[in-house]
Order: sequence, then structure tokens, then C-alpha cells
Amino acid sequence: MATDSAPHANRKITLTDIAAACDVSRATVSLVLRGSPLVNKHTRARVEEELRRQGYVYNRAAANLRRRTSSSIALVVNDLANPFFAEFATGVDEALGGAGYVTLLGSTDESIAREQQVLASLLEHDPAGVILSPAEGSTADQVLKTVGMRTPLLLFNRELAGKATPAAPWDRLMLDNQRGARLATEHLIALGQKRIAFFGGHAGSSSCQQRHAGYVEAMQAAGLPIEPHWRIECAPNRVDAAAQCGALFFDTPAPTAAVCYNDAVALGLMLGLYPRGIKPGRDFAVTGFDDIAEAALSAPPLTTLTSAPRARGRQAAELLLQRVRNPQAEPQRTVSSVKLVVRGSSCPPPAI
Amino acid sequence: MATDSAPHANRKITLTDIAAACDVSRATVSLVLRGSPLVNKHTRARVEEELRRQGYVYNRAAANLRRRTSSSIALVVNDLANPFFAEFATGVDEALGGAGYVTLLGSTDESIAREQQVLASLLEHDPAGVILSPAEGSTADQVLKTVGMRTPLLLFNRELAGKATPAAPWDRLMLDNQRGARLATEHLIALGQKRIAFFGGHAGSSSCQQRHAGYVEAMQAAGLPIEPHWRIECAPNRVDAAAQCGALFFDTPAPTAAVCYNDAVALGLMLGLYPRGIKPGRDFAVTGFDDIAEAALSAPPLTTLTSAPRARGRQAAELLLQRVRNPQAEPQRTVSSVKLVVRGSSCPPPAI
DNA sequence: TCCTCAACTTGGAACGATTCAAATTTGTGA
DNA sequence: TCACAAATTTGAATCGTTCCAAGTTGAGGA
Repeated sequence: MATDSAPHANRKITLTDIAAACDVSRATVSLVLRGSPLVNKHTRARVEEELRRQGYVYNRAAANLRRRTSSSIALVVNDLANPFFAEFATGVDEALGGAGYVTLLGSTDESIAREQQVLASLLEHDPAGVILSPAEGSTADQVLKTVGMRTPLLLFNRELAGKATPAAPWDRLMLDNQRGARLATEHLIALGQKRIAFFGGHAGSSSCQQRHAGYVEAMQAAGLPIEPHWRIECAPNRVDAAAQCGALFFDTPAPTAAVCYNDAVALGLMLGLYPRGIKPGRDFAVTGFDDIAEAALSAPPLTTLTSAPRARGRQAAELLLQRVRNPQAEPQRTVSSVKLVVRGSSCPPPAI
Repeated sequence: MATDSAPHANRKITLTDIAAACDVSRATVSLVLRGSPLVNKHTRARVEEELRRQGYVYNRAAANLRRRTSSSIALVVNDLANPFFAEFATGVDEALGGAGYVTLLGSTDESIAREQQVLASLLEHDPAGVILSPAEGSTADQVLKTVGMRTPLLLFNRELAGKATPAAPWDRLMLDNQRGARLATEHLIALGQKRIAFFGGHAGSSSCQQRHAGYVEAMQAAGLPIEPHWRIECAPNRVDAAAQCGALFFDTPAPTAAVCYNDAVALGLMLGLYPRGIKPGRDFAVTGFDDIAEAALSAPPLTTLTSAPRARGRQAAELLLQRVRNPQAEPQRTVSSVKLVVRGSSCPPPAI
């Protein structure tokens, strides 16, 4: 009894401890843990009691090592502080948790170098798969080099730059950027807008290209002109958008509306308009993309496209888990539709 | 040469593979990996070349098992979708990544049951420590039971309910709730407000109690009355706050200002005021707490208290890592100060 | 009594890395 | 050429769990 339950403050309780206490073999305890029907009822009860008594905590790392399995998924996003991705991450974690997986988190802050580091570091923990929303400018070659072909990868939200490496058949979950931007543009056109700019984002990014394409499509379908100085690039955040606002009005004819790359840019643009005496939603129409929480609360509230990011997170997790369970299946590209939410920031053009 | 570098598509490269290819022992390869000065320059170069050539990925789980170490930290927050916590998580991940740790993520959505599950599941991955922002109503006993005493825990943002278990000497990182609410209340008083309500939150939560105490302190110091019907409880989210708005005006004298539990509540309250024909920032003064991104963008922009959540995240990570490195040290309670940010939502009382 | 069978149990070799004591090689001075 | 020390390398045990093949029971049938 001397070596009994004294809380030996500094060693973890393992299978061996339980086995010794119950006077059975480690194998038997393991079988109990895994719920095997092989063990005798009575034995099982004794062991379970002892597990509880000693406060045993399963060591999944050891089990994974032996079984050559993994119970984690790496989630790497370009900007966790963006409410859109925070919602997305919540959805991912929800779905993964339900499936018995744990989320390894990494945020890259749009830095390609950090993305490489983060991926490499997370891979050392041997995740069953990776969900990646790439940093801007991240290339297929780089990602392939650090992730390799063994670990399933799901791309979310953005395509990778560079020629599509044929050897890297990744799954994708994308938003219907083109259709979204087309819807927004059509909405402005229906309000009577004719001089519509496309504002924000970097022309290099795939999502920006797609959104721009949707804008062009709608403009051309309506027979409206597109002035080259109506396309303004800026970093996809509020600060840079506000700073670039003036560029819209350098040349004439100045636009009276703007389809923005995303909500952050749209909100920034609106902030930039006020000091020029232009009131968005009255003198100038603005649309966004993402429907982040701020969108409904800004002044005026922002017309934008919603994609239910939390549901996208769950979907991403499920797509990846499918792939983990069936690595051989054909890679799939899923495009999730978006919905226009009309709010106060879109308006007809000024009377004259 | 037959067994050479053929990409045996389905087995991971291990130390043994590298050792075999270089014709050295596993021990030597291990020494190379860990940068030991013992290995010969020439050998090291050969091994490193081979590591690269075969695309070797370190298996941290195996190493951790053998070395009885851990390289992950669990981060469990009550609501990742809340921008305040998203920023916090970003800060945590930033600091942990820098220290060579990986973040295991869990979001509980304010559910105590989920909190238990999530903690239990993450603990099986043997994190070196846990950062927990508890769900509302989570008790010290519960947490102690699932986390145990071996794994260091840092509490963020909220105290646990229930008598302080003396056996669980956890570190804490709290915001200066009381002082923050006092600052907000004093600010309103300085504007001439006299009938000030305290709106939102659950009286059971520690942060709500502290904020309320700060409000009381300022009111009493100014010799102002506090009507019992000026304290309205509601869930700490926008929807419930908007719904409870009417409760402010059931009895007379009605307040002309409200110190709100947090920004979400304040934004919800403002949404609820509009339909009553009360314009916040003109007819009624409102303050929040947290300075989430929306706060600066609402109409009117919200006067609130900022706590630099990303910096708090970094701080939390550092405090926890200190504890991991020195488990014996006295547990500390860190209170992080907050700063008043005055914006348009706070105003003097209506003229009459 | 002996044998078979079902129902449990268990020893011991993995999983991939680390570590220490011990073995091997190399270099030096006499 | 040899003894001895320094510089490298390595065999084998180990971390906590799994799982196969083989072992131990006890009951029932011949």
C-alpha cells in the first residue's frame, strides 16, 4: 500500500500505472480504453474505476505514433484578425471537434515567409491534413515544397499564384467571386449608376481578378464604358483604402459609384469619402464583399455579398476530412455561392 | 541502387531512412538534426544533404514522447467569432510561434459542456500549458477536474465561478474592468450626465460585477443617485441587447445615458434606440467596452475602452511560457490597464 | 480422464526519435 | 612503433500505446 495513490506530483499517469494497480497487463488496459468487447465485464469495471481514480489522461501522441494515424488538422489563414476568417475558423473548429480532430492554428498576416514557417512548423506535428487560405502572392511551388504530396491540402478562398503545378492536385473551396461582383455591379446599374469604378485589392490576387471579371462582365452586358482610371489598386485593408480614395477623382469623368474588392476596403473608402464632403449612400454608392459584422453597422450600412463564413468553415473541414478518408478520389473544386445583401451604402447617382 | 530514391509514395521518411542512405547510425542523424557539435563537419554535410534530398520532415510527436516534453499550447476561448478574441488569438499565436510552440485551438461558444469536452480533447494532446478564457458560469471545480494540477493554466478575461479552489493556483491575466467602467462613467458625468444606467451583461459574471462596481464607484463619488431599475441585464451580444433596450424606459425617471457591459451590447442598444426615435450620441449617451473594430465605425462611433487585445494575447502567451519554464513560481495575477477612447456616442444630456 | 473450444489475458515487438555509456577512429608526442 | 587522449560514432534502452501471436483459464463433451 505504500506506493499507492500518493499524488506523486511529478509524473504523468500512464497505462502502465493503471495496469500495475489493477494487476493486469498493459494490453488489457489498452483494450479497455479502446472499448474492445474482448475484455471481461468485471475486469473492465475494475480498470475503469482505476482510470478514474488516478485521473488518467490518454496520450494521443503516443497512440498516433504507434498506429500511424493523426488526429489533428492544421488551419492556416492569412489574417485571423479579420472577422471573416475568425468566423471561418470557428466553423472549421466546430466541425473538426465533432469529428474527433483537433485544430492546429496558424496565422500568417499575409506574409509569405511566415506562411512557409508556419506550415513547416505545423507539419512537424503530423496533421492529417491542412486547410490553407494562402497569403497574397503565395505560389504553388513553395507550398508544394513545404507541404509535400503526402499531406492532403485544401485551398480556401484564394488560388495560389504561379503556374498550376500539375503534380499538386489539391482540393479547393472557393467563393463565387465573379458572380458576386457581377451581382453587385448589376445592382448598381439597376439603380441607375453608369460611372462605376472597381476599387481595391491587388490585381495579382486571384480573387481580385475574378471579382474584377464579374464587374467587367456586368458593365459590358449593360453596354457601359469602363475607364482605365476607374480601377484603383490598394492593399485589402481599411487604412490603405482610405488613403487611396482620392485616386478616384484625379481624372474626369469621375465615377459616382464603386464596387469594392471587399468590406474592409469599402469601409475604408467610405471613411475617405467623408472628409471630401462626399456622403456615401447619398452622393456616392459603395458595395463591399464578405459581409463582415461591421458591414451592417457602418454609416451607412454597407451593401455587400455574404458567404456565410462559418458555414464555409464547416464545409472546408468536411471536404478535407473526406479527402483524408479517401486519398485516392479525384481532387475537387467547390465553388460556394454568395448572396447580395442590399443596405444603405448603394444609391442612385446624384440628380445631375 | 534499386531501393534508392524511388518516391515510395506511401511511407513517411524517417531518421532510419536517412541513416541508411548515408550509411551512418540513427544516433548520428539525430545529432545532426539537433545541431550537436559532436558530429564531424563532413558527416554533417552529407546527412544534411540527404535530409533535403529525401524531403525529411521532423516528427515532433515522437521526439516529444521520448524527451518528455511538449511543444504545443492549448488556447480555449469562449467566442472566437468575437473580434476581440480573434485579435487576442492572433496575438497568442504570434508569440507562441516565435517561441517554437504551436497553438491548439478550441472555441466553446459560451457552452460549459463544450468547454469541458474541448479541454479534455486538447489535453490528450499533452499541451505544455493552457490559456483559457472561460465560458460564462464555468466553475473552478470543473476546470480543475479536467485540467488537473499538472498542466499550467492561465485564465484570461474572466474569473471562474464558484469558491476559489485553494488547490488550483492558476495565473490570471485580467483587464482592469472596474477602473475602465469608472473612467467611462466619470466621462459621462463630466459631460453633465446625471441619470446614468448600467446596461447589459449577467450579474453572475465576474467581469460584469467588476464593471458594475466601477460604475457605482464613480456615481457615488459624484454624489449621484443610482436607481435599481437602471440596471438591466442581458446576454452579452447585440441581439439580446437590442431586445432589452425598452427596459430602460419602463420606469421614471428614465436614464439619459448608459454605461454598457461591452461593445456588442452597446451596439445592440444603439440599434434598439433608433426605432424609438432616440438618437444615440445626441439624445442619449452610450459607452462600450473592448474597442472592437466595429466600434470606430458604428453610427455614431462608439465611446469605449480599449485594451489592445492583440498585445494582451502576446502577453498571455508570455506569462504562460514563463510559468511553463518555472512551474514552482508563485502564481501571479496580472491586471492590464484599459484606456478610454472618446467618440461620438457619448454626449451631454438633452437640454431639458 | 482427456480433449476441444470459447473466452480472456498477456509478452513483447513495434512506432520515430533521443540519450548515454561504450566502442571506434584519429591524432599526437615520445 | 606505441600509449594515450581527443574526436566521432554507435548499440541499445526508452518514451506511452497498440496489436499480433501465443498463452492461460474453465466448462462441457466424449
